Amino acid sequence: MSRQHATKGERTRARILDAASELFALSGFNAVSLREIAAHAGMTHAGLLHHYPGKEALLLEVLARRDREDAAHLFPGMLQPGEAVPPAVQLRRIVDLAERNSRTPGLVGLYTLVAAEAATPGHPAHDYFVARYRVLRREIAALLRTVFAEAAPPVTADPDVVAQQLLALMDGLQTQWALEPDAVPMRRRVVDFLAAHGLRLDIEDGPVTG
Amino acid sequence: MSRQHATKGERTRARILDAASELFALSGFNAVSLREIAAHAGMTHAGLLHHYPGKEALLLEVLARRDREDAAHLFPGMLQPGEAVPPAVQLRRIVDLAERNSRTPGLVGLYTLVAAEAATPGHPAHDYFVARYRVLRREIAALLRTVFAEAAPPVTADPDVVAQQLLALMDGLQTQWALEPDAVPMRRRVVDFLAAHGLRLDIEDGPVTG
DNA sequence: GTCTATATCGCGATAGAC
DNA sequence: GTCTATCGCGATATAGAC
Repeated sequence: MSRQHATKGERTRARILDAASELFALSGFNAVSLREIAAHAGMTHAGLLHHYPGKEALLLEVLARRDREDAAHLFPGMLQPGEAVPPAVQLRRIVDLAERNSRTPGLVGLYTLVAAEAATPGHPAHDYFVARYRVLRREIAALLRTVFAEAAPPVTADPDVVAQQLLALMDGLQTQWALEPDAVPMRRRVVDFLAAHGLRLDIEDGPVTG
Repeated sequence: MSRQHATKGERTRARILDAASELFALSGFNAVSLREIAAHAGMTHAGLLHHYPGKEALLLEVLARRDREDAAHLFPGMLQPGEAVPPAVQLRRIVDLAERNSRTPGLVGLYTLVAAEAATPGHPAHDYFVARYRVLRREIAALLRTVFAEAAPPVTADPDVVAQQLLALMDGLQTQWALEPDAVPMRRRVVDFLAAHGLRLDIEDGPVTG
């Protein structure tokens, strides 16, 4: 039952995941075939499907890995409890995330795309996205609760409500931005939204004030 | 150059569109094949593709038709200039639209799904969605401008900004709602958003007040 | 047992005959 | 305007190699 090092299968899966991640980011989901990915990983498409049950499941793994990296960046407290990051800094990191996603063109919109696809209960990514939004809502709500309380004057809005709205706003803005980048100043709109709730988040690197 | 009645081709296209609309709404986009739709319309899938260049273009037509019906419902002033609808009523209709969409399960999320897919410039639905969001932003902004001015006290927020945020919020909420309906009181969150901008929209059928 | 390849299926899409 | 034939695709099942 115990294993001392990565098995050959784990190394193969990592190789597949690297190839898929690279090709998806380069050309998008639909434009890349399993046969291309398999070739990049040195096998046939059927061999690839032995490790991952399907193309969408493979995309799911690519997104999950990126999600893990984002989470480590956004909520370092979850992974490194010893090091305290001011909530105001975390909030700005979340706002910055919208633009960070925009810098990887091939992967832009893949999240909202697959999230929309995953609406049907049978979809391979369904459970993952349900859990993802639950975690994000909870984490952002907890963060907002602290920021609201620390603001001067304190913000009276419900952190849970604002967290859900903030998530929806960022997703929806990304959809419009992907269609017509010039028409959607994403970061600006998110800052405007927080400002409407009495929270002033300075545009540059200044502190968050009430 | 003139035509007195619907051609055979137009009748065939209408038949195809009816079949596609019914099957997409019933089972979603991916679960339905062109061969099924063609069979329902009394032809082979190649025959269907003579009238519509591809499956996504067919979906696009289905969505566009629904869009036209929604527009006639939301902005009747555009089609019937003689009849004046109070902006407050139009605003509530927009808020109601989020729930109206939720009552056709098969078509839920298809808009946000295809909108996300249409991000790439080459996508058959790209131009359509760019135009769609432009129109919606402009119409909702014009509507908000009036409602803001009529509210007591008048709302000072920028109608263009709030219109873009409102659209994004409704799209994003629909994504979360499709994944976990119980976790997302869509209408409530939209009302909360407008309330944050000083606009009180009564939950029931009362008037909009400032 | 762990892994990969061959064979087959229905799919969306295209080309060309009628 | 509709068909038949054909292509590469994602997906599945099954057999075979290490």
